[in-house]
Amino acid sequence: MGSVPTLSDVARKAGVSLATVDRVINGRPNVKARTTERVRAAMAELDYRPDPLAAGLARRKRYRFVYLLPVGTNAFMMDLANQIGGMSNWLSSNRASAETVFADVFEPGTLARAIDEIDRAVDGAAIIALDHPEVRAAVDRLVGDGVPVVTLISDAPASRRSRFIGIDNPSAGRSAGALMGRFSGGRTGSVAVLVGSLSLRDHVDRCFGFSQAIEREFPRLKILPVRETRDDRSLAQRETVELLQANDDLVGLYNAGGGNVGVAKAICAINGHNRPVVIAHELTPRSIEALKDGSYDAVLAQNPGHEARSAARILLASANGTSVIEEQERIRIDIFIRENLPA
Amino acid sequence: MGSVPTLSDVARKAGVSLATVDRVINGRPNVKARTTERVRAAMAELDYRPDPLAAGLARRKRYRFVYLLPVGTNAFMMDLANQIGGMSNWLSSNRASAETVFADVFEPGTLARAIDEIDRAVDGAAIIALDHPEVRAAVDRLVGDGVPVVTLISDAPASRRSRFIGIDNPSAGRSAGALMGRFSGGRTGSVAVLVGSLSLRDHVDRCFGFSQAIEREFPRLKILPVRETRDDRSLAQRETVELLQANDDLVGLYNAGGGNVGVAKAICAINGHNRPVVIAHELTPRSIEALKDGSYDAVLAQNPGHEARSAARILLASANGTSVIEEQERIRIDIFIRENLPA
DNA sequence: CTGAAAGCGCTTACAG
DNA sequence: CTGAAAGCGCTTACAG
Repeated sequence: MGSVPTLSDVARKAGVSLATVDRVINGRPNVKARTTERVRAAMAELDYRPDPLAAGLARRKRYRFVYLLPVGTNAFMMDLANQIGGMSNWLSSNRASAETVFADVFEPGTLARAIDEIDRAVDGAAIIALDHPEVRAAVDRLVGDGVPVVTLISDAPASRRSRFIGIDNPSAGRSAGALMGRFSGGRTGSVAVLVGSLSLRDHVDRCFGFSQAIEREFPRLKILPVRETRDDRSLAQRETVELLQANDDLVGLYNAGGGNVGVAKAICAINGHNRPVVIAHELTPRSIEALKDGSYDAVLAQNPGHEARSAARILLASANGTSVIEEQERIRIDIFIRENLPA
Repeated sequence: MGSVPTLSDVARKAGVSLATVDRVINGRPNVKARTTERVRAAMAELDYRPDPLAAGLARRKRYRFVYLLPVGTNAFMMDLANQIGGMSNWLSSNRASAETVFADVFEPGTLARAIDEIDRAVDGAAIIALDHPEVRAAVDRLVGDGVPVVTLISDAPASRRSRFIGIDNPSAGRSAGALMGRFSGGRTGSVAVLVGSLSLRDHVDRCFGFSQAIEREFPRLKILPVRETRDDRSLAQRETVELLQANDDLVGLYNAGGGNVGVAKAICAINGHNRPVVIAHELTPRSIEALKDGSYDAVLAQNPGHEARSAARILLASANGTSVIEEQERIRIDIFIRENLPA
């Protein structure tokens, strides 16, 4: 009738008990094939859909998830950690909770060890990974031990993680290249590229996309050899200053890594008229300020709140057998200029 | 110990029955002040948090929401309607459902009547509104009848709606202006602006922001008188063609309204080298194609899936007394160029 | 003003 | 291989 069919309706229609229907729905063993079929038929006929909220209540299980983040004071990662904290009410009203652990992500061995140390009793893990055999192996061990894993922001593509939650970095690099070309208004000269490390997949992918876009569409721009900053603000500042001094034809600077505090400081120090076009990554207090005061021209970003929540929704869905709205879990490459900064 | 306190724990600690605790939690009448206090104290001491899922189950109530959208074949609105459909599983697993009704939004009287016709038994309404006294009055009547209302995409600011879910249109216009200025690479000339209608707040707000940005930062660009397309593709095409013919110094075109099918067609028809910089709104099949083939340079967008879900979450929260993650409900102004188009 | 009891739609031992 | 019964954490009449 009007009202939604329940387990009891199915049981009655199939002429079996609640427990049996429960067994077939949840794929538990010990049901005769013919019985299974009768139940399936009844479910289909009634268009029965289990109520995940009631199931959660009855299961009296609470789900525990863990997020593995890099140590350090990186503004973006701190933002991410805050966003995870901000979900705690939502999680607990879904009988779940999240714990955050920190590890040195730059060193594969250390990261692998941190992954190995994750409590095998958790119901899911979101890991900021590294594309490295040791890390992949550690992820695979964790998955092998029955813990669903998603990678966050930085992927370990060949591993057994169920998903990667993050942006398409080559596309982000191409976007940076296209903006660089168009913002530099026809000028000819060189363009500098900074990364945290050339052994970080995401940074390298961004470089790759950037070069591709520049070479194909803006041959008037010449890309200088890439420099590494280790995402360190002082190092980033020093590199930027050197770059500015060594290249009087510098038209643009693309910071594909972290260290915006240092980069912005170096840019701010020079005369407004000679400033290169600067494009960087992630919305942080310093990069926002740089967009506002004109030292940065554009910032490419991924939304850490979205990523944190997406990981939680996906892990929760895999824990309690609910489903996910695919469209909602696609992480976009956000482009920010001064004018569309969030209020 | 470890486990989360429940209603029974509170009842036991306060020395009252479950029903009484329920009364104070949900603010129902008929509880002696002293009893209320005892219960409050017990809740505080145990750090009790009600379980909304269990409450939902016990309440045996299903929530009904209605979305009021404009009639017509507008690609963006169709996308929005699809996104609403795509939430049905999520809604039903939250004991809720959404129904979509269509009305002529361009005509205030008709829209007001459609609002008046909304079933007063629904638990919430999301309305694509219009900033007009008649519409405001109709929204206020609906709210007065006890139906929570959010406005979607287009606001009725002075009304009693609880929120507006959409973008900051003046900022979107400013963003368009900034991109227009930077993408036009120093050229001097005129810039055309198209809107659906000058009596639509969002379109006008975009124009306003656009003019502001151009006049302040790119005085080399002269803005032509705004033209109306009624968001109609043939009209939009005709206006674009005329604009191109009448202004041989045309540097850019900003379409702040709909009708991208017509605009893109007109742009495609002209020689690549003489093309103006074109910036438009919303990701639709045609605008995506135009970005890919180079006839459009940038598209500003709001994410209809995000907006549909945000409305649902907010209405659901107000219906069942749960809370919302504010950060998640902020609708961003997306900037798309060819390179960061979603896959 | 307060409480005992039934029930929401499931799952979980346990008995057979 | 199957079912009866208790229980998850709440709310809702109903009785007092």
